[in-house]
Amino acid sequence: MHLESLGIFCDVVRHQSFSRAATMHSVSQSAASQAVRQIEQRLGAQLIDRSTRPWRLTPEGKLFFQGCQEILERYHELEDAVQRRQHPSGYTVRVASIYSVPLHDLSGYVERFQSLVPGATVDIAYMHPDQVYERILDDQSDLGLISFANPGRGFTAIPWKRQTMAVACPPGHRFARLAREQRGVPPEDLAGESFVTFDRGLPVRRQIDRFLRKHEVDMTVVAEFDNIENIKQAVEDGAGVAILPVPTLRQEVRRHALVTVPFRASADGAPLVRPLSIVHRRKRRLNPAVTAFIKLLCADDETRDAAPRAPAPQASAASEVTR
Amino acid sequence: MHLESLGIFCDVVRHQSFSRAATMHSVSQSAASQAVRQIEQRLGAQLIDRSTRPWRLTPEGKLFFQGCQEILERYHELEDAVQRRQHPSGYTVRVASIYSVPLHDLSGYVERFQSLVPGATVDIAYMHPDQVYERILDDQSDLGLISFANPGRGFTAIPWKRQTMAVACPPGHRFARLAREQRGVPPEDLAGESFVTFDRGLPVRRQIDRFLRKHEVDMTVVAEFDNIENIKQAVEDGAGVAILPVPTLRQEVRRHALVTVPFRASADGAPLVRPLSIVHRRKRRLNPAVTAFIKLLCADDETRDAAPRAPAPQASAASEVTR
DNA sequence: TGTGCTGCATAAGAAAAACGAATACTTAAA
DNA sequence: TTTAAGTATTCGTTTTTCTTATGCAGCACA
Repeated sequence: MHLESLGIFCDVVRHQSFSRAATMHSVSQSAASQAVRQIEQRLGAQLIDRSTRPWRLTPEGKLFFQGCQEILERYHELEDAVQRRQHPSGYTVRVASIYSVPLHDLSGYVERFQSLVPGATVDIAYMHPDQVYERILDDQSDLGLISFANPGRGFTAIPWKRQTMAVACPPGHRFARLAREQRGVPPEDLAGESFVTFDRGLPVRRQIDRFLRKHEVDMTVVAEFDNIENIKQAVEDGAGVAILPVPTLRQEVRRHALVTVPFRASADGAPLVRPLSIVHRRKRRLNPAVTAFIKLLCADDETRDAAPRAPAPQASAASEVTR
Repeated sequence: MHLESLGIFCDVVRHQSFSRAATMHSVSQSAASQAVRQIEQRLGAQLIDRSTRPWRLTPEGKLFFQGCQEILERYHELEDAVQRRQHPSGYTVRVASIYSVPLHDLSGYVERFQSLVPGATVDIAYMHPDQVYERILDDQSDLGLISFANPGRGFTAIPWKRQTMAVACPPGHRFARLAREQRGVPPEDLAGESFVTFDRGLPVRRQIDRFLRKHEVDMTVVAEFDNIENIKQAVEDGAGVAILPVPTLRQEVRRHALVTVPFRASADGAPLVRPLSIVHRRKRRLNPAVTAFIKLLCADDETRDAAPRAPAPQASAASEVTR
C-alpha cells in the first residue's frame, strides 16, 4: 500500500471531498478517486458509502481513517527524526532563484521565516534558470524559484505567483503619458516601437511573442538579453520599450527611471502574465524547514500580483504549469 | 513511500541480507536493492553503510528500522481490525481447488489448521481450473489450488508442490513388471502405446506433449479427458496407459487397480513434474486465517512428493511458475 | 419538468514506475 | 590470485498509475 494513497484517503475524509483532497496532493480528481478505490479493493471493504449524498464513512472507513491518521503522522515523524539526526545543527533551506525574483519580496519572506522557525537559516542564490534546475538535481539546493516551470524529468512544480506583465518605457516616451493618465496602452499601439526583450529560447520570450502575434503587432527587436536587469538598463538608456513583469520594475519606477504602462484589457485575450513556480525534486523528502518555507511562500500568493487564474476543466494543481 | 518497500527494508535488516529479504517478498534481489536505495534517496540519508563487509546499519538506519517495524506492525493490525469488523463471526478460508489435488492431503491440512486457528473454518470446492481463476477473481474464493499456474492478470502464485509424474497402467500391462522389479520405464518405450491423456488446452497436456516430443515418442491417443478421474477410469478399463502425477494414483495403487511405473531417469532431460501452486488475487489483503492457512500448506511442501528444484540463476520465488 | 451545475466514477490512452535478467563490481576466503 | 558470494547497476519490458475526456447522478433553480 502506498502511503501517499493513505494520505489522499485521509484528506478526502477530512475535507469531505475527493476533488479538494486531489488538489492538495497535486493530482487529478480522477487519481484521488482511483486511489481510494484501490484501498477499498485491497481491504475488500467499503470505506465510503457513496449511496447517500453527501457520502459518509462506513464504520470500517471510520476505523481505517483513524488508524491511517496515526500511522501517517508517525511515519512523518520518523522521517523528520532521521532528518534531525542527519543535521543536528539545525536546518538550512537552500534556495536557487532566477535573477528576476524581486529580492525585496524574498528578503521579507526570509525575515518572517526565521522568526517563525527559529534556528533555521535560508540561503538564496540567484542564477540562470538552467542552473536552477541543475542545482536542484545535484541536490545543491532544496528549492528553486523559476518562471514558466516545466514539470518534466523529476521535478515537482508548485504554482506560486502570477506576475502581470506591462510595458516599460523611459519617462519621456509617448506611452508615459498614458500611464500618468491612468490609462493602459492597447497592444496594437506597440507596432513599430523599438523593442528590448529576452533571449530567444527563454520561455518568457516565447510567451511574449505569442501574445504579440495574437494581437498582430510587429515590433523592431533592437536588443535581446537573458536577464531582466540588462533589459531595464537598455530601456533606461533609451534603446526602446520592453515588456516586463510589473513587480520587477518597482525600483526603477520609484526613482522615476522607468514608467510602467499596463496593457489596456482587450476582450478577446488573456492578460500577459509570468507564472512563477516553486520547484523541488520529486520523490524526495523535504525537511520540515523547507516545507515550512514553502508554506510561507504560498500563504499569501493570492494576495498580490495575482491575476485571475484560468479555471481548469478539471481540478489539477499541476495543470497550469504544464502548458 | 510504498509500505512494501519499508517491509523489504525491515527484512533486509532483520536477515542481514538483501537476497533473502527479496525471496521473502517474492521479488528479485535487484528489486530489493532498488527498494532500499529508493528509500535512502527519498530520505536523503544512508541507511546502510555498504563500505564494510558485512554491511551495517548507520545510526539513521537503525532509527528508521525501529520506526518502520512499528509502523508496519500498526498498519497490519489496522488492516486486520478492518477485516474483523467486516467478519465479526470469525474467519472462513474459501479454497477453490482443481479436482486432482488429493482430497486426502487437504483434509489432513484442514484438521491441523482448525486446531491451530480455533474458530476458523475451511471451505474447499473442487472444480475446473478455469473456474478456479474465475472464482478468485469474483472474490468467491480466497485461495486457489491449481497446476501450472499462469501468473498473468492479477494473480499471485505461490509455488506449492511439485508432483512427479509417472506412467499409470493396468496391473496386467507389460510395464507393470518393470514396476514390480523396481525399475523404471525409459520414455522411449512408450512408443506405440495406446494413450489416455488430458484435453488439449490444459497446461498439463502441453507439458506432457513437450516431454514426449523431446524424447521423440509417438503414441496413439485413444481418449482425452479434462480430469484425472476419467483418465484413471479409462486406464483401469484397459483403454491404454496414461501419464499422471504419482500422488493422484495412491488410491488405485493401493487397491491394485493400477500400477505406477516411474520413468527411468535419463541424463538429458528434466523429470516430468506437475507444479502445484497456491494462487490468490494480487494486491489484495488476505485475512489472517488465509495467511495462516497458506503458511500451513507451505510449511512442509519440501518434505513430500518433492522433486529437486531447478536452481534459478538468481533467487526469485516466482520464477518457477512463470514458464 | 427541464436545465445547468457540481462532484464523483469510469474508460482509454499516455506517462511513469517497478520489475527481472543479465552483468559488473566488490570483498572475503581459499 | 582465483573463486565464490552477495550486492549494485543497466537496460528493456511489463505493470501500474495518472490524466484527459466523458458519463452519470443528485441538486438548485427556473
